[in-house]
Amino acid sequence: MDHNYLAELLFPHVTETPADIEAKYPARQLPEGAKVTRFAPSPTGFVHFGGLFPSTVGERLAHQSGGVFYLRIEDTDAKREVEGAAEGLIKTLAKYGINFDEGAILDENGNIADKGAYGPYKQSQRGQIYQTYAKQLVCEGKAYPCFTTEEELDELQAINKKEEIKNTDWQAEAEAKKAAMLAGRSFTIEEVEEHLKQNHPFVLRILALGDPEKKTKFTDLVKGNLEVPENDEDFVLLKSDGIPTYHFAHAVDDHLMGTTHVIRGEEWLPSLAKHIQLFSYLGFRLPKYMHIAQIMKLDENGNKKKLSKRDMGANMDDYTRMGYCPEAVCEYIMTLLNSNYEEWHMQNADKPYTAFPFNIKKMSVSGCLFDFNKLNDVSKNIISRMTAEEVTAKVTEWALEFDAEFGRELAADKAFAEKIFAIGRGGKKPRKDLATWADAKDYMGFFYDKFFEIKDQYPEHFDKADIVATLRSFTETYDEADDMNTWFDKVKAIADQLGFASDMKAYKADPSAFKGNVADISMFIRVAVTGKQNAPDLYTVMQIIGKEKTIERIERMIGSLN
RNA sequence: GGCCCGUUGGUCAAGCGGUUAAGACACGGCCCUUUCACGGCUGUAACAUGGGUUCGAUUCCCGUACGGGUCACCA
Repeated sequence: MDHNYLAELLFPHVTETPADIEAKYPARQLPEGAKVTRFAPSPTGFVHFGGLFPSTVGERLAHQSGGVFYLRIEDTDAKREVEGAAEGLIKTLAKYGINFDEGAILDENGNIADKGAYGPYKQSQRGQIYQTYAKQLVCEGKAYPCFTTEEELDELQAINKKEEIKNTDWQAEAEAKKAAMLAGRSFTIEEVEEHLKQNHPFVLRILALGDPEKKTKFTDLVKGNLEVPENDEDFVLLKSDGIPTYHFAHAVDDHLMGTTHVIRGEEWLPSLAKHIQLFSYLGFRLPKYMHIAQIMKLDENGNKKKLSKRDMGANMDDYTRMGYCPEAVCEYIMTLLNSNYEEWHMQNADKPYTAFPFNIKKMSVSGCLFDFNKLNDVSKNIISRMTAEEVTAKVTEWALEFDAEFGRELAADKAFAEKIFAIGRGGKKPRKDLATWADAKDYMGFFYDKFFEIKDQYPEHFDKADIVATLRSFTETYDEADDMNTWFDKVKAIADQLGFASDMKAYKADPSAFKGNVADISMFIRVAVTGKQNAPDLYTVMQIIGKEKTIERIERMIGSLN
């Protein structure tokens, strides 16, 4: 078989050689140790948590080493492509601090444009390049056309690959399929010419002569030493539309674009054999690989499962909707990514996570469960360190989008909201009430009449008469000008009057001597003013709400109790 | 089913042949405290399993179990 002749038949329009292309993609001039990484999503939907995860690694590694982080759009599957997905991807990623130095970017009109000398960065625009290398492989007898159609192969293997594969028939079917796949290996030039003459579509397959019994040692930067069997699968390089598969595009692009570290999920591990073979066929130097562990969730049987698109917490837009700030998500990701992050963070509380020396060696090898408790904790800490102005602005912004009624109230009087959010904020031990912006309404909504409700939530064992008496006395003596101690002394006085202990020690010494204690008296008032048994410091709350409204609320409560 | 990867408390995880097996989150208790939140102290709780190797295995090797991934003209 004359491979050169075959190559001409298959790719008559390809006139360049790989060498011509290589000339256009010179080696990058970067300092020693600089890493070139990339995020290479296919534009099929929203950004997935499982996508943000590796892209964070890529971003950190590149920017920490003075390297380049670029975005390549892997739009090789027209069937699955979603309109506008790439644009959305870029915007969402930017929110989470994932910014690209190079690659597909958004121009001032919001369209995808190329930036950098190693483009085009959309694979759909790189057809000629792939075909040039494909032609080369055919010339070298390392790839061949296959005229067996997808439908024919599907028929041979009736069982859908998505379904569970258990029965033995599967093996027989798989073998039949393999034979059909390999049919093209033995085609003569005449047969190929005949198919071509009849305009039969073909895919280009790699000629894989590996022996899977033979394993080669491979070192993954995350997984460590692995055993990779040789590849014997004649996988597809170019689909019938001339567009490459992931495998081929990966080899060609990452080689030309000078990627030093390929970061991807561990679901790619089984394909590694293909890539090693392909890089070798192409004469490319293998990049370093990092196969990172997957984020899992617990299914209904208590088993771990890969976090899938449908799950809560998969879509990054979910976090926006739930009111998580991107910083919290980023930090949470860091805690999952690098086990020593938390330790570092405790000692460097004032520094952003980007200052953390990210270390590949500290990456987890096994998959981990998504933990909202942990995320909330991280988030509470971050929010507790923000200023009242910042919190007000962010809560308002969030609410305007997802809880318009609440948002309008907040926006109507910014200074008022800031006073509220300033409670317990700024000191060494700030309050940590908020994990999400959505928590704000529950925490401080009662400040607004719109979200405040007079509700008798008093524990039943208290005498209503005592409650009413407390509220009456309070309204009679309340003076907004009092300082906190004077204010509390008055509350204590009410306690004494009604037979409640004003001194907690006395109460603890002999609870039976009192109807209750000053904490209960405070609670009587608190429920009237805030509608809740638990609220931030009552004195401060009253100062913010103002005397008029405070008294009005208490009087309404008295009315409702009678 | 073949192949690949993994397995330390409920969760995330330190650990790299000899440790009272860290820490964080969650949970319980106590303290502080007029409630809540914060903070401090404290408690419950773990090396999947069977064989080796070794004076000694959570750490190294092999098997088993369990879990995950993958087996497309999807990435």
